[in-house]
Amino acid sequence: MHSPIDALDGRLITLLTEEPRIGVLECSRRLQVARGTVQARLDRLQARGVINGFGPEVEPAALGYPVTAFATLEISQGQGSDVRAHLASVPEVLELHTITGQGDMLCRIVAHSNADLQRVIDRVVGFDGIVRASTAIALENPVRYRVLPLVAQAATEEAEYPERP
Amino acid sequence: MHSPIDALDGRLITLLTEEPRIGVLECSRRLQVARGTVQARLDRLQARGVINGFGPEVEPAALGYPVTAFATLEISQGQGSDVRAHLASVPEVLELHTITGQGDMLCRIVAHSNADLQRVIDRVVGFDGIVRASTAIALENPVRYRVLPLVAQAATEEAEYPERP
DNA sequence: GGTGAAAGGTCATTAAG
DNA sequence: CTTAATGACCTTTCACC
Repeated sequence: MHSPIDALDGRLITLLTEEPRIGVLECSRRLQVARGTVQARLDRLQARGVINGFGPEVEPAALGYPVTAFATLEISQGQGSDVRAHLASVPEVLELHTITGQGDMLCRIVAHSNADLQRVIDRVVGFDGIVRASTAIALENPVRYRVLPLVAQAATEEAEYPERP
Repeated sequence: MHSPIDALDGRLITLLTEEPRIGVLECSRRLQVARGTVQARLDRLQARGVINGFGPEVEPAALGYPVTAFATLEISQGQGSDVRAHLASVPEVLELHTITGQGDMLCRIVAHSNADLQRVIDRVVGFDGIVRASTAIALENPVRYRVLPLVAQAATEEAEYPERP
């Protein structure tokens, strides 16, 4: 079994990440391959789900939501799906995971300000089934969400799950 | 002061998120406005930083990293910047925040498998300055990262910080 | 490879705050 | 008066067959 992507895929993803506006033809020039190759690779990557799309990357801070926080929620037994639906209905909840450990769910929320965060938290936790919540405010973001290093690593791995002693 | 985006901006972002492949001309048709308007709005949104770009959305799971975890790290005083540099050098660290609370940093990491997660964690915490680490594995992801509801809310807010009692 | 179709830019006019 | 939207025109560039 080989890695899900090869070196060319990796270079292509890197190139598109750094300069999203360029087209297929420009890619083929930069990568020194035929345009058909680039198109085929792109189709394959999208078909395999490696690339989900090219949607606009929206910055919540620029939308007026500069405050980010992570809330760990403890859920009472059997109320999981109701809680999920509730959290999904809150626009300020950007992301929700169920996790192992004493907390049962972890969600990322944003707010207009620290004061406004109280309003959001009240809305988030104001629901039957949420037993306890602890919130941590994000101060700095030294590493913004990125996948390029991961792509580079995946592209140079020969086997899908390389041997590790 | 008005909201950073208006209703047309919101419709444009929503449209581009739902159908990223369509171009400016198609947008202008769907939104029933002139092409120049769409172009001007897009330029403005990018200039203001509301839209950061149109890079490919890469799915780590499809790259062979289906396991996601959140690690809370406790850092010894004064070692913050070294730890940041170290974490930034680990490809599996997708994101890093400094946070309030007993933990000092929160990072999102991915791995090939639960077993492989051990290797990643060892690499993450194997660094002077990291006192303690607690890791929560993400099981399900009921709400994938999304900003559309937030965009819709921002677009309908008249003032940047609407009055809240 | 050739061809129809967009993207991207500029302009004058018009409308609205 | 300032800002924005519109439709027209043009050139370059790309996507598709």
